[in-house]
Amino acid sequence: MPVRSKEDVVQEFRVQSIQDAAMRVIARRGMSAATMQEIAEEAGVAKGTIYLYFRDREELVEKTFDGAITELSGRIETALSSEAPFDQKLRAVLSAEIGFFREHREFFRLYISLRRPEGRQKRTCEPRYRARIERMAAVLRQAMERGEIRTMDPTRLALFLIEGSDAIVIERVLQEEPPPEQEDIDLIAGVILEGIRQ
Amino acid sequence: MPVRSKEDVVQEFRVQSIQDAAMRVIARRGMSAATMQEIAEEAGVAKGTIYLYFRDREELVEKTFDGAITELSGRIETALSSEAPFDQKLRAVLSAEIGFFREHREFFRLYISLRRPEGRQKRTCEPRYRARIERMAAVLRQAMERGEIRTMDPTRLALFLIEGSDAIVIERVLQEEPPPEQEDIDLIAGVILEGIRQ
Amino acid sequence: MPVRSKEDVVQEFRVQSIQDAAMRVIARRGMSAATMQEIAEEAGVAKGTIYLYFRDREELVEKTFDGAITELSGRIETALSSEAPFDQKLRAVLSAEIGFFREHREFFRLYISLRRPEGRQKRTCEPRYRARIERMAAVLRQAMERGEIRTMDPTRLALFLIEGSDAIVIERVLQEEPPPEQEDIDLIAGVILEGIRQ
Amino acid sequence: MPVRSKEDVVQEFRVQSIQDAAMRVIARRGMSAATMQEIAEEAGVAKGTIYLYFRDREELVEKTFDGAITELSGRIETALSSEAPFDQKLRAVLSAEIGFFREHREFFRLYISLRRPEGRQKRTCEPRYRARIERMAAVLRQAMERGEIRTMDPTRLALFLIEGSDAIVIERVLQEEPPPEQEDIDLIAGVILEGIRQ
DNA sequence: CATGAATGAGAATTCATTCAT
DNA sequence: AATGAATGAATTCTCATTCAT
Repeated sequence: MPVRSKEDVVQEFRVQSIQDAAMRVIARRGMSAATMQEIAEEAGVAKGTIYLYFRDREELVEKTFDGAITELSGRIETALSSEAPFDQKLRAVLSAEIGFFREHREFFRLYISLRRPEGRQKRTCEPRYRARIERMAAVLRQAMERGEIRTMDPTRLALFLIEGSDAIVIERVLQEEPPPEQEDIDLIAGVILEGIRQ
Repeated sequence: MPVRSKEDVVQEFRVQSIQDAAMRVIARRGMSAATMQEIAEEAGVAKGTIYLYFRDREELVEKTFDGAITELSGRIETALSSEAPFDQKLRAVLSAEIGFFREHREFFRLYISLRRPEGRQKRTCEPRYRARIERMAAVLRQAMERGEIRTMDPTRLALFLIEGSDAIVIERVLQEEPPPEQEDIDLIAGVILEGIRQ
Repeated sequence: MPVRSKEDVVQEFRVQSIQDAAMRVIARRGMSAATMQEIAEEAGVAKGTIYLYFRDREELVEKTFDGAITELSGRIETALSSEAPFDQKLRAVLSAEIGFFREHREFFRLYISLRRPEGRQKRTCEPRYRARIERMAAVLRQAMERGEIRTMDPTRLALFLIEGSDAIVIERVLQEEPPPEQEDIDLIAGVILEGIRQ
Repeated sequence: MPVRSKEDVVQEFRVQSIQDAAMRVIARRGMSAATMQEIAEEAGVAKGTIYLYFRDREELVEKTFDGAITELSGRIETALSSEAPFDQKLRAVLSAEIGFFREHREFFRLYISLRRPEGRQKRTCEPRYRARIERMAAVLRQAMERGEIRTMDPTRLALFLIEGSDAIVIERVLQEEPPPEQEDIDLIAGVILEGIRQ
């Protein structure tokens, strides 16, 4: 039975609400225009309070990103964990991604910002991005070995697939009324699996 | 016939060298860490001089981006202008893109930064990005009408195709020794045209 | 007979332990880098608790200083209270100072810091310092009147004597292995009483 | 012939006036309460301007101190350079010190502040202080070797002499109408050379 | 009484922009 | 036209002080 004192709960709540605020502000303003002041206001706390929970701006951004991408990774992992054939896995992953970004609309901008480091940020969040690519590459390699798909450079293919589908997922975030999720999933899966040639 | 005085030539030269400098500095430092001071030094002019040719930092960045993407668009347009079948056009476009980024390695970072506005930038450079998507969508639509490829949402497909292939092109920029261009072109064209199913 | 309730005792204990903590922290960090947080931790109480016993940081520092210098004054007073001739009194005072700083190594830094007010401190602790000078001046004046020493400005002489000997006392605090106390006492007393001329 | 462009002169003038301002503000407020804002105002420049000439606050303070103590050292060196007997040298040094602090009344506080590091300051200015002690110790050692003064620990004696006389010099700075300089010089020299015993 | 999380005024520093030369 | 020193608004971060629990 986990022992969580009231303090821990409050602590966790604060951390979470500050990270949520950071996510929204970064989404609004972009990475480098997101000021601690605005994040504090968004979180409904004073500037100084943030520094009780995060060493500095860098740590806040990093942890905010990390928290979100960890959740995304978790969902993708779940989608990949079955023993289903590749095409079903692909659809499951696409569905997980669309679902995640639907629930975390703000994240997409943070995600874009942090793929490559910018300005003040010293530590890049690229490793997490890289890991995502490599995870997909591993899945593709397995499918190749099983003869489910053609043999080609799996990392290149993973890059193409992830970025291509991310673009559509992000586009959905920006659209007022995106088409049904299944439609986009089918489009991507169809293109990848069968190509577009008539 | 337009008369270009010596002043115009000098003007144009200055504008170009400042933009080139901006591109290199942004590539080095990232969008928000690129300072006017460093851009001026890179261009070999004084900080104040930049303001004779550009209203402010924002305009400089925007025009720098515009100049580069105009060239990229031009190359893509050339690749698309033939009456060749779709698969040849696709390969030509991919080749144009790879060539462009090979020659303008610095641009990729500016390109990434500006797809969505960031930080101080108020005006987005998205329209140019959007236009690129729409141009590709138009090509795809035409191919669909001609029965060369299956019918589906051309904008979605364009997004997927451009972002997916951009990711590979950018990866090439980051690699010390990227594989032969033809290899990546074949991979992308193969996936898109035929799919990956065995 | 004054009645000291349990509350008074607790009160006094708290005040004393906070002051002791303040002294140690100031000694470690220096006057302006000594934070209330660190003093509280050193004292083993919460930050807020300090404010139950001291109006603000200023009062804490002042009273801390006052407590210590009161003890120093007491020892010096004891050394001066005899009817011994001046040279014996001088040696007794020097011995008292050296002993005090040996036992309160931390104090020297507070002492140095507060001779003249610094930073946030508005009220100077100079009066206590001044009083010490004047006390020595009175002793010197008496010795002059008794014909034990030459007649000269007693305050100037007191300044010279106290600061000169403080410097040596403080140097002792900083040294890993200071020479025997008697050696330094003899040096100072010898110089003052007989001069250094061969 | 020294080549000093107009720029160099302006540069030097700015540096000097900012250092002078820093000296005055530190004298007024104390080391750690002296803000860059107030120093800038005192110097009649904008906050940012200081950073054109000094990397950061620390460098400003350090250089300000260094400039002043270099001048003090220079005067003392001149006073010590003659081949005069020790008592004349002693008087010359005392005279140099009194003169220096008369002309740089503000400096005394900076001097006091920096003998031992405080708060933000990382690099101590103690070496310069130490050097001054050692210089005096060397003079005293020479006088001992020549048989002009009694043999004793020269560093201890230097400490006692310098701090004792500094105290009087600083007292003079604080006094509205200090006594004639010769009087204080005679007092110190008399005490040191002959002692105070009747 | 004691606590320590929260506050926010204030400090250092950066950098786009201006303007006298 | 070109310069670059000067500016000061804006930003991050610190820490004395308060106050609800």
